[in-house]
Amino acid sequence: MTSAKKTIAHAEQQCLSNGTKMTRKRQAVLTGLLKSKQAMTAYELSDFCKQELGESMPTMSVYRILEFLESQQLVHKLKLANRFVACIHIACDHQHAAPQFLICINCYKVAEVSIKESTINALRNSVDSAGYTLVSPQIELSCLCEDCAATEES
Amino acid sequence: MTSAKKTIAHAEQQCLSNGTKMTRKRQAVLTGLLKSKQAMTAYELSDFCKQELGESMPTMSVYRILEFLESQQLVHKLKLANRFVACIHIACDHQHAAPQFLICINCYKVAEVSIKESTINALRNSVDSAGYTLVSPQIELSCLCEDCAATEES
DNA sequence: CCAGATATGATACAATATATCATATCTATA
DNA sequence: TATAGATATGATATATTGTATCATATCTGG
Repeated sequence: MTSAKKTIAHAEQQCLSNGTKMTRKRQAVLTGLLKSKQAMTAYELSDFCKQELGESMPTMSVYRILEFLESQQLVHKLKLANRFVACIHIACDHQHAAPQFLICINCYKVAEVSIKESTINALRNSVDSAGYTLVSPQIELSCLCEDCAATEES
Repeated sequence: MTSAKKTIAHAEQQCLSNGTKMTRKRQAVLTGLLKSKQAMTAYELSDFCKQELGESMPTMSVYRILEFLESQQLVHKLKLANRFVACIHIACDHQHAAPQFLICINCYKVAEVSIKESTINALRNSVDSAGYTLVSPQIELSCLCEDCAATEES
């Protein structure tokens, strides 16, 4: 069983326990994200499903499916890049912490790390002082990955 | 002299000392942002310039002008909302700290606060540990402003 | 006053995303 | 098993945000 397949199996269980269904189309989209080294656009995922998996997959369906996968906490949308990534915690059992995404603005490779509790609290405090309410503690940072940083130098 | 006009005068000085020019069109776009209570899209700014200031202003020019204003640190682009805001520090003399933007995802009202040094360092550490390089320390958070939070409750 | 540089205008189009209505598939129950 | 309602997917149109490119206007220094 490949790593992607194992993760899909976990995702399926997760859906079951949420009372939702992991259909073949939804699997296809999630597979695309799991196999990709980079964050992907909905249009890229549509192409992947058609070309690599032989699934009919209009882009509109991809958007709907991504919305579903987000609701199941299987996928994250990165506003900084208008792209999507699979959650790295699908196959973990522990509770997700607030995620911090390091996004390479050159190749869209993404690292998902957990924000330290104290950092979240610091951000939350400044939000509260300004009279705002934090809707989502997700943080996205413009970065360069190791490879792209090395290339840029030269 | 209105507050906006004073800020424009500061901006003009800032450009002069950078060896660039604050043209009438650029003033028009910056005025739009300064007068707005919310973050604005390029298309909204184009409309504002035409309707409120009587300036011809194709949207493409707005994009170019916004790019210029960003390069002068007079304007920030918010990727979370695909919108633009005037920098709140134009009329200050002190150096800008890394900005944290609290963006109301309902009405696009924005609060710009300074990130504490220690928080930036915490984020920067996690970036370094992941082998990434931070390109911009700007943080944008999905929030609700006081008014919209009150409305949502009811 | 002229030439080059800078700024703006106009047009086309790419990329990302939403709205809506139609059709297919699943599921529970008679 | 037949069927109705719910859920999922397909198809089409269009909105929104942003880039590319070439033409024209304006400014500035010699």
